[in-house]
Amino acid sequence: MDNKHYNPQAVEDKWYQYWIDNDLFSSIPDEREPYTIVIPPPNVTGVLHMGHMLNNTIQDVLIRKARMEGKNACWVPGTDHASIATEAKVVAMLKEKGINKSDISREDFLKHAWAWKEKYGGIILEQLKKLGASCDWKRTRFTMEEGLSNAVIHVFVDLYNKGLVYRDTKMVNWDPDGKTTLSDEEVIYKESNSALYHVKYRLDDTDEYIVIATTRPETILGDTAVCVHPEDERYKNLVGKEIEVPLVNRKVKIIADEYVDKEFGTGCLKVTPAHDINDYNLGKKHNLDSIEMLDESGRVKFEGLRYNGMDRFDARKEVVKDLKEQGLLADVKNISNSIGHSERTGAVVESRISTQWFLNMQKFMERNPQVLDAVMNDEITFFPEKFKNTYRHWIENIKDWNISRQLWWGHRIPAWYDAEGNFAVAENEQEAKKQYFEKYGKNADLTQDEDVLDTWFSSWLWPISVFNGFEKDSKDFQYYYPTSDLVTGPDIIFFWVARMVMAGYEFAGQKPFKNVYFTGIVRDKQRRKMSKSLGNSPEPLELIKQYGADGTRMGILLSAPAGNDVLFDEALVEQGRNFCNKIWNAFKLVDSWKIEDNIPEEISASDKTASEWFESRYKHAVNEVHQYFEQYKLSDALMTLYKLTWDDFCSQYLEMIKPKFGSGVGVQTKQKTLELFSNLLKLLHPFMPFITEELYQDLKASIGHKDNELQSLTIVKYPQVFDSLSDIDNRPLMLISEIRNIRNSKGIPAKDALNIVINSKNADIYNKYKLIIQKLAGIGVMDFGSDKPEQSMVFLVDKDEIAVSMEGLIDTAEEKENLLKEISYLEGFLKSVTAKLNNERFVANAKAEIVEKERQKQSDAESKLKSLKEALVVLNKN
RNA sequence: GGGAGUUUAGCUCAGUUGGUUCAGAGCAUCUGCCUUACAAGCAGAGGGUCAUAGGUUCGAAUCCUAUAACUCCCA
Repeated sequence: MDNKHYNPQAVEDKWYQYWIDNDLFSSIPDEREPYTIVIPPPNVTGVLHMGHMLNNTIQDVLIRKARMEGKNACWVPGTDHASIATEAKVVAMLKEKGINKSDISREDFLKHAWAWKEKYGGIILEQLKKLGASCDWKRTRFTMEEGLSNAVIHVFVDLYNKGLVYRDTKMVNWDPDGKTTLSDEEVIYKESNSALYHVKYRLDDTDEYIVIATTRPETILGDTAVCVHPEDERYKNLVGKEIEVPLVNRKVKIIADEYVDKEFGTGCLKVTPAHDINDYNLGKKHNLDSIEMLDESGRVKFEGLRYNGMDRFDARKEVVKDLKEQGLLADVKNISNSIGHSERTGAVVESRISTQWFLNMQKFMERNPQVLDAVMNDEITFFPEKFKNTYRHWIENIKDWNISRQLWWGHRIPAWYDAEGNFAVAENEQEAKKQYFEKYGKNADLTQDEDVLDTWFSSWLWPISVFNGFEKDSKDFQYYYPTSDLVTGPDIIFFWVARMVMAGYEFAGQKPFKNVYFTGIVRDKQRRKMSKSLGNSPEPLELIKQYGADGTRMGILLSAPAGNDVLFDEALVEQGRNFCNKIWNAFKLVDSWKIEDNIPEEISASDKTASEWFESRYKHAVNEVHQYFEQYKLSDALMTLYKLTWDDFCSQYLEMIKPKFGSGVGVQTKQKTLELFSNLLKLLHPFMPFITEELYQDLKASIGHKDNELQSLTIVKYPQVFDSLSDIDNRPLMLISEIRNIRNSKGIPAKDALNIVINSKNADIYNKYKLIIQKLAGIGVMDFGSDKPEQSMVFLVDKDEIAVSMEGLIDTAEEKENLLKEISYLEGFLKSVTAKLNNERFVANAKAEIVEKERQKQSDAESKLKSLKEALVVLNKN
C-alpha cells in the first residue's frame, strides 16, 4: 500500500456519512443569526456538469464558513420540474416503449412523468453529496410538490385579481419542436449565414415585375401585402397598385410604410402578418389580412399546394426551386442575420399568433419600484457590479411575460372555461364555478385550461416558497427570509434573478437576498463553452474519483476568479490534488515527531522564534482571507491559504523546527505545531472539507484546548480577523534565501557548511534566528563585525552587509562584474531619485509623506552604494 | 444596429483613492538536487515598452481622447 500519497477515496464517503449521521447540516430557527442560501434548483432531468460543480462548490464554501462562524447556516436544496425538458424526456421514453403522447390521456401521461421523476429526479442531488455539499437535506424541495404548487396557483390567482395577469391573443414565440409558446427570454438569438432571396412579383395585369427580398421564401404563401418606403423614388408611383404573389397567385396591395429600410435588399418588403412580428405590426396598422400557413409543428398548412404538410425548411427549398423554374428568382445573396432558437429544444423559433396568458410587467414594476431601486442602490448587492447595468437595461425595457405553455408537465393554469370561452380564474374548480356564476349569472359546464405555467413562474417564488412563505405564520419564513447569498450564473439574470426580486417585493414585501454572486460560465482552455455535443466537458464524478473531491473543488475554484469566465483546466485539479497530498504529508511528518524531555534551551528558544514568525504570517493571511471573502474573491482567498500552508508552514516553519534525524522535539514545540496545524485546517475546511476533517479528527485529541469537545471540524470556530497586525523583521529569511541562491549558482551542496560575517546595527535579529539560519542555509560559523574574511562574497540584506567566506570557490572576476553591475544600477536609481528631489515642482506638489519616502530611498541607496564599493575594494585585494 | 466589458510574463489572472524598493501571483519553462514527510517533492533562476497613438500631470499600468482586437448582453 502506498503510504506516500494521500488517498481521498478512503476518507471522503466516511466523513460525509459521519456529518449526515450527526445531523451537522440541518438547521432549525433559533436565537442565532441566520445565514441562508437557497440552491438554484437544478432540473430534475439534470446530471451534474461542470457549471453545477462550480456553482455548488462556491455555495458550499460560503455556507461552511458561515456555519463555522457560529451562524445558523441553512442551505436549502431542491430541484426544478423543468416543464419542457422533462416533458421531452418523458415523451421520448414513452416513444421507446411504443407509446405516443397523443394516444394517452393527460392523467396517464402525468403518471408516467411522475414515475420518471421518482426514478431519475434525485440523481443530481446524490451527486452533489459526492462533492461535499453541506445542504440541509431534510429541507429538500421540488417545485411541483404540493406546497410549492399551491403557492404557484395562489400567486396566479392573486395576480389575476390584481389585474396583472391577463389573457390575450397576440404574436408570440413558438417552439415547433416543443409545440409550445416561449417567453422572450427563452429565445436565444444566434448569428447565422443565410440566403437573401430576391423574388419577382408581377404587377397586376402587366408584364412588369418588382423584386422583393426575403430570407424566408416559404412564407410567400402567407403574403398579404408588399411594402415599400413612402419616400422611395423607385416605387413611389406603385403604391396602392395591386401585385400578384407568386405560387399562390394572390392579388395583394402595395402599401407604403416608413418601417421599410430603403437600403436593405431591394427596398421592397413582402408582408406576412401571421408569421413575423414586424409584419404583424404592419398588418395591424394597415388592416391587412392574416393568413396562417404553418402549423404548430412548423409544417406548411396550405390545402391544394404540393408543399402542404412539408416541413418549413424543406418547403423553403422547394419554393425556391419552383420560383427558379418559373423564372421568378432574380437573385440570391449571402447575408448574416440573427435567428431565434428555443432555449430548451434548440428549434428555430416561429412567430405565431395565439391566445396566451401574460403578466403585465410594466404595471408590475410600477407597483414595485424597489425591484430596480434595490439593485441600483446596492441594497441587493451584485458581484461583480457590472451586472447592475444589464439588470437595469432589462427592467427598463421590459415586455410582458408570456407565462403559459402548451404542455402537460407543470402547474396547470387555474382558469375554467365554458363552451363559449367565457372563463373564471380561481384556486380550484369549486371556487371557479362560484366566480363564474357571479360573473355571468348562470351555471355551465366548465373545463380547466389545458396549458401549464412557465417553469420560471414557479422558480421565481423559490426563496419564499421553500420556507412556506405563502402559508400563515411560517416560522421558517420569518426566520430565514430574506436569504443571505444567491450564487448563480449571469445567463439566468432575467429568467430567474430579476423575477425573484419581483416576487420578493410583491409577495413578501422585501428583497429575497442580500448578495448575488454571479459565477462565470465554464469553458474549456480554448474558451469554448462546455457542452455535451462538443464533448469537451470532463465528467465531474470522474474527476472526483481521480483527484478527490477536495482536489476537484480546489481546481475549479482556482480557475474561477470572481466575475470571469472559468477556463477550466484539469491541471488545476491536479494542483488541488497535489495540495491535499502536501497537507497530508505535513501531518504525517508532525505526527511522527517523538516528544523528547531534555531539549536544549537554545533549541526551544529557536522553535519559539519559528512559531512567532509563522504566526505573524498566519495573522496577515487570516485578515487577507476575510477581506477576500467580503469581495467574494474565493479563488484569491484560497490562493492565500495555499501559499500560507505550502510556503510558510511547510517550506519554512516545519523546516525551521524539524529535528535532526533520530531526535525528537520538545513538548511545547509539538503542541504549538499541532495548534498551528489545526488552525490551517480550520481555515481550509470550507474549501476542502474532507481532508481537513480527516486530519482534524486525528489531531484534535492531542491539542488539548477547548475545540476538543467538538465532534467535527464543520462546527469549530473559524479563525476571526485580528485587530492588530505586527510586521515581522524578515531579514533573516532574506539572508537564508540569498545564501541558497549562492549555493545554487556556485553548485555548493547543502551539506558543505559556509561561514558568514554580518555587519549590521541589528545583530540581535540575526542572533535570534541563528539556529534557523544555520539549519536552513547550511551556515557553520556566524560572526559579526565589519572585517570581511579574505576571498569572501558580499551581498546586502536591506542595508546589512553579509560576507560569505568562499575560499577556493570564488571567481574574482565574475564577482567584480556582478558588483559593478549592481553599483551601476544603484547609481542610476540614485540619480533618478535625486533628480526628482531636485525638482522644485515635485517637492512643492507631492504629499509630504511621498517626498519623505523619496528622501529615504535616496539615503538608502547611498548607504548601499557605500557598502558595495567597499566590497569591491575587498575583492580587489584578493 | 444599441449597450456593457476586456486588452498586464508562454497560460490564467491580481494591481484599491495616479507616487519607480509594485510591475506582482499561481501554473508552465529552465537549472541543480531521489537532502529519511511529500519527485503529486526540494532549492533556485529567467521571462512583461502594462493593446496602439496622443493628452493631462512634477509623476500614468492607474485619469482623459481616439484607434484596433476580443467577449458578453439586448433588438
